[in-house]
Amino acid sequence: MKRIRENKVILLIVGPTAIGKTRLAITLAKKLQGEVISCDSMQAYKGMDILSQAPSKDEKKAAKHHLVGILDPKREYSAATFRKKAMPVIAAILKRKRVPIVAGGSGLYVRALVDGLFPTTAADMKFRERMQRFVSRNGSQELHDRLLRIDPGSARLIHPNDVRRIIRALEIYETTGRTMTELKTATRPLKDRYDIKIFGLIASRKKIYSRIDSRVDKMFDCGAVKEAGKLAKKRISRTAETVLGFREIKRYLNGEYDLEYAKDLVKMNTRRFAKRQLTWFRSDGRIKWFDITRNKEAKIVRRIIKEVR
RNA sequence: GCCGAGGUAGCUCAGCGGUAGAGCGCUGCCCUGAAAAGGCAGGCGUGGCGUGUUCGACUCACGCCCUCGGCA
Repeated sequence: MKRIRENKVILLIVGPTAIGKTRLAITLAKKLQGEVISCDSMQAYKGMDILSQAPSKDEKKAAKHHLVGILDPKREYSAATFRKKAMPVIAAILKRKRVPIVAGGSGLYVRALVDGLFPTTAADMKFRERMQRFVSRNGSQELHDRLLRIDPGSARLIHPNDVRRIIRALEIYETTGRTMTELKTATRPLKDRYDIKIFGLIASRKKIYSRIDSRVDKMFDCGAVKEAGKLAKKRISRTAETVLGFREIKRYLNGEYDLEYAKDLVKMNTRRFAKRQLTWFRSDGRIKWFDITRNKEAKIVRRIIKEVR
């Protein structure tokens, strides 16, 4: 059993933002003959390197990176798109007899990759807009009631105020003729094909927050304002515009508040993001955690390599 | 020093003679094609300090301390 999977190991590095996933992934890639696949909804975009904290030129030279800076900001990205792009990349890396190292903090993307997505259609913007209008006229409860009639299983899982998810569930039924509850049973996880090893980096909340604060300061020193200003002039996708820092800086450039305030807002929003990431990853029992303050990087690397071999 | 306003949850502030609320923050949680997004839940805090009035004071009175504005 173990022999068959010997060359089919996939390594994943997860954890909150600013914890050092990129760095660890690169070190592992060097030691294991691996290649890094970014599992990140924002690093995929071009022209957003500073805001998305994408790996630097040097880092990209140190190890081969995939799915970084590959998408025009005007295009939408999604967990499904990521999966579609990542699967062949993983297969190709394995074919080269190298180790795929998936690194990133987008929890849903990790799940989409590891546990799979049920087969369905892509987003239908017109339908979503129509539903949105319905909600502003009749309230979300009304729409939730509609879902309850169509797909009671999903309705029970989705809060009446969670408009996005109600709309998505209705959209799935509208475009496929089948309910989300039905489709979910057709999800095929990746672990059927590969040996998945997930490692998480963690630290005390205080430590994570102070790392975020200094990273945001650095971001601003490195030209985040200029980058955001450039993006603000173009029309960028709904996905890309949610990158942390973009909205806050745009409003600063708009004269709504000063630079210090903008910085504080970015810090606050990044801390909240990290908090949500922690909640997300915490519940995944498959993750093997390493506290970065209790373990030197070399030790973590050694332990991971031992796990993989 | 005088006059005025005020000191209530981390912050900004409501309110009331019967042992306190909101928004934001914060913490916890949920999450299947927008996910760096979206949603849900959680508020005992010496009510600046002291004395008094009262069955009972955060709420009234007096004194003190502190903050802000104006006058000197």
